[in-house]
Amino acid sequence: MDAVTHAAAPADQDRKAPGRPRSARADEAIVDAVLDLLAEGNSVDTLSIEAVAARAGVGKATIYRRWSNKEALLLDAFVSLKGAVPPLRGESVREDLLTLVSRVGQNAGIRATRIMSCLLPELQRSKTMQGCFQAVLEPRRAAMREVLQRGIRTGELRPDLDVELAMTLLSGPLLAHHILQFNPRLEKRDLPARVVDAVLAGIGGPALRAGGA
Amino acid sequence: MDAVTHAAAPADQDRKAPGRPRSARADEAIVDAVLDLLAEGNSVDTLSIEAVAARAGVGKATIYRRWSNKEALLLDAFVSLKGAVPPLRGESVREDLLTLVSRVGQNAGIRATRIMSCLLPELQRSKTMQGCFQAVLEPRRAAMREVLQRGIRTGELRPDLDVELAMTLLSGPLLAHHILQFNPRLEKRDLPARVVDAVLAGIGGPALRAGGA
Amino acid sequence: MDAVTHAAAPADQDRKAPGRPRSARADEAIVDAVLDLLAEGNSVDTLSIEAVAARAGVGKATIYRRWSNKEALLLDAFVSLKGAVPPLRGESVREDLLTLVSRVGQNAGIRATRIMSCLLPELQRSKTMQGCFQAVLEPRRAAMREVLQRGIRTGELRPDLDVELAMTLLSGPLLAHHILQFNPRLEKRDLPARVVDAVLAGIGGPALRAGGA
Amino acid sequence: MDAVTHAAAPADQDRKAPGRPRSARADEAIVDAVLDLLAEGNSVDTLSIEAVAARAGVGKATIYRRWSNKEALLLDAFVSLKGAVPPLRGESVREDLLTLVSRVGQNAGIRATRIMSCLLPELQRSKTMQGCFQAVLEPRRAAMREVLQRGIRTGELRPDLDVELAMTLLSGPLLAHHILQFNPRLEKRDLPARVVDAVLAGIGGPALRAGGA
DNA sequence: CGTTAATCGAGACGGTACGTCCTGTCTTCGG
DNA sequence: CCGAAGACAGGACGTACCGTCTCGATTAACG
Repeated sequence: MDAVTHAAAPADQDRKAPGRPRSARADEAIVDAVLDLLAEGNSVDTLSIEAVAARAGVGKATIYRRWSNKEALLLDAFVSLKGAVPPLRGESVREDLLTLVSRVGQNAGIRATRIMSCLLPELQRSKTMQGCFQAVLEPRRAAMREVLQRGIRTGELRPDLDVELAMTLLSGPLLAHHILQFNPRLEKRDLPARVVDAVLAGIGGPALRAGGA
Repeated sequence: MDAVTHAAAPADQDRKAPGRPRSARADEAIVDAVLDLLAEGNSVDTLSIEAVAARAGVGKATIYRRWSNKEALLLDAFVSLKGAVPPLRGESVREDLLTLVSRVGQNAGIRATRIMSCLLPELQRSKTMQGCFQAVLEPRRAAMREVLQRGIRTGELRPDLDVELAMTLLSGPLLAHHILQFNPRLEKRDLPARVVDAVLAGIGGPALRAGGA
Repeated sequence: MDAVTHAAAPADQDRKAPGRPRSARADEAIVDAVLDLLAEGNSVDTLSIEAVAARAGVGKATIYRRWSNKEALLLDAFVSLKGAVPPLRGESVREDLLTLVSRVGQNAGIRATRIMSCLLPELQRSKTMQGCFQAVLEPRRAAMREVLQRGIRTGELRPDLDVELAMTLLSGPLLAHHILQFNPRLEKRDLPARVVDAVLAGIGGPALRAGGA
Repeated sequence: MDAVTHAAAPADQDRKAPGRPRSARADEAIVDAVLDLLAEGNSVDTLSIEAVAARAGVGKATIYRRWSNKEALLLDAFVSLKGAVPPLRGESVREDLLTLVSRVGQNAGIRATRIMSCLLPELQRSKTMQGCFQAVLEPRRAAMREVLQRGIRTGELRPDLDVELAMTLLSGPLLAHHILQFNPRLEKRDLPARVVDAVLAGIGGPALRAGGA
């Protein structure tokens, strides 16, 4: 899983690599050090590889042997925070969407948010970074897609629904809120539920609804 | 206006400062150099002050005399891209929302998007950065707030509408799309219009609508 | 003089270089730091540029701005130790030779010897290093050459003397002694005088001398 | 012989060591690799143990199992170049001295010279290095000492000769020439013979010789 | 019209971090 | 137990920027 972003995966085959195997403890210690340093308020360019190495009790070369640059390391640190897709009850579409959407932007608390926002500039430029990012998001997007399609079948959602658009409508506001801190006036209480309900019901009033959309 | 973020405003009073006045050409050249370098694919930490100085044909001290650090400079560059709030026809709420929302994430094309995403990491930590960011957004948020309240009065929008939530619902998906490149499968054609219409109408189907929300 | 080995001489012409001029204090501090560290027992590869920079209270870049590598720096440090050619009385050839030869290998004490021996490996490979080395030695070789030629004229030396060979005969043994520590059994008292006298008189005995050479 | 400098001689006793015996091929390959790399223009600190290991087709540990550091390895490489003391005819002192002295500084050609000059900096500081160096030189110094003493007895040399000084007078100039490249103007043809003859006869002229020395 | 003073370009300064390379040790495997 | 292979902690390399500083040269307004 992580190996995708590793500089050189140690063992793609069953073939045992010669020489001393890489230390699993070092892997952990490095990623932990990154997360600690970020949690302590470092930004992506305040965070130095040398500080990571020192904190992890590891030589710099041990880091560079695994990741080719700082971004790859941060990405893996980000990936390590992504928990599993939460299990869905499968009864109410609204309930399942809420389950999925409640985790947006707060999967592992502030850490994931911070690391994610650190990586955003890279997303604009690096195709590989985008690929990794999508690989992380895809499982939970697939889950949401399935819920939405189920909703169309059960009549809980409009039959002409654009599924991909709906996913963006549901996740986008919460991402903007958490990562971009888009609107400081927005009441934070029950935000996921309020977003889901509003997107389901629409914000249009009687005058508009009469005419349809 | 810019002077807020300047290291030392040259003339707070009417009193004319003695000595040679600062060159306006340098100001321009520096900001232009920043924008050029970002447009050429630099990220926020690939972009070095020395490169900016070289590109602008300016000494480093001339930059530091105006901005105290790289972030302040980037922020001003960002601010310089923000155009005026677009004029609204004031007839249809849907039309005005579309006018406002069409510019989200693409105000001055790719440049604003790139610079904005570069600044996001700082937004997580710096209060002053957040303040500046909000100062830039506030005018167009005020405009949108006004449109939404008008919509409530005219019956085009629900009378119980949470205005701040609605703003996030309208802008968030487009921000997520442009800045986070959230969903690559999403059809890009007419996206602002489709977002506005879907948010207005809601995605809930007959089964759900019967029950209300 | 030093400028020969400098990476980029700051002012070859009368034209004043633009920008802040290089600090003469840094020049001194760096060379002094090198000499101190060598005197404290460092060898050429124990001596790190970083240690030199730290000792001199100077950034590494300030060193690399002046010298392109460690050897060039060591060479300049060596050059800085070479004092002036000692003044000669001009009466007795033996006396003048002794004056010249007494300084061989101990010009500025142990420091010059140590630095010189550090540079020897480079002498084997670098033509520029050889050039600099010769440039340092040449003045005192010229002086010795003159003394030897005067000796031939006055009859103090053999009329058929090979001057260059004689210089090597006089200096070589002392160099070998000081730099190569060639013969630990050799009595060190009055060594320069004993060398000069033995070279003047020859070591051949009556049996050999009869036959000439 | 070499074992003196080895990190751990595998079998000082008659006791046969258990396990796989060390490979003699590895010993050779390592020393050869050192000599090759030096011959290719490496200096003592350009030459890395890793390069030696790669060239020799050997693991680094195999080197460190035999030599404790780079200097010990270089010293052994140097020792391996030292041929036997050449046989002496024993008739003419001049002839025997010439035989001994002709090899000075050119025993195995350029390689010994280069390695020797690489080791000189270490000679200044390491007592063990000095010991090893002397151990290599001693046999040929003993031979020369014997020749000189024979010369005193036969009257070919002065009866009051300082033997140790004479050895330095004979070897020093050639060492200085070969290792220090002391005097580029010196005619190289027949240099050993010219040195021996000049040292035997002395460079003093009639005026000086009259007074004696 | 010369003085004054802050500006300009240029670039050196003390530092920090980069990413690479090497040292000497270690840990795995196969012979 | 030796062998190669190669990972390990550590540390120096030479480069690139940081933000500050010092130059000589402009460029106004003030006196």
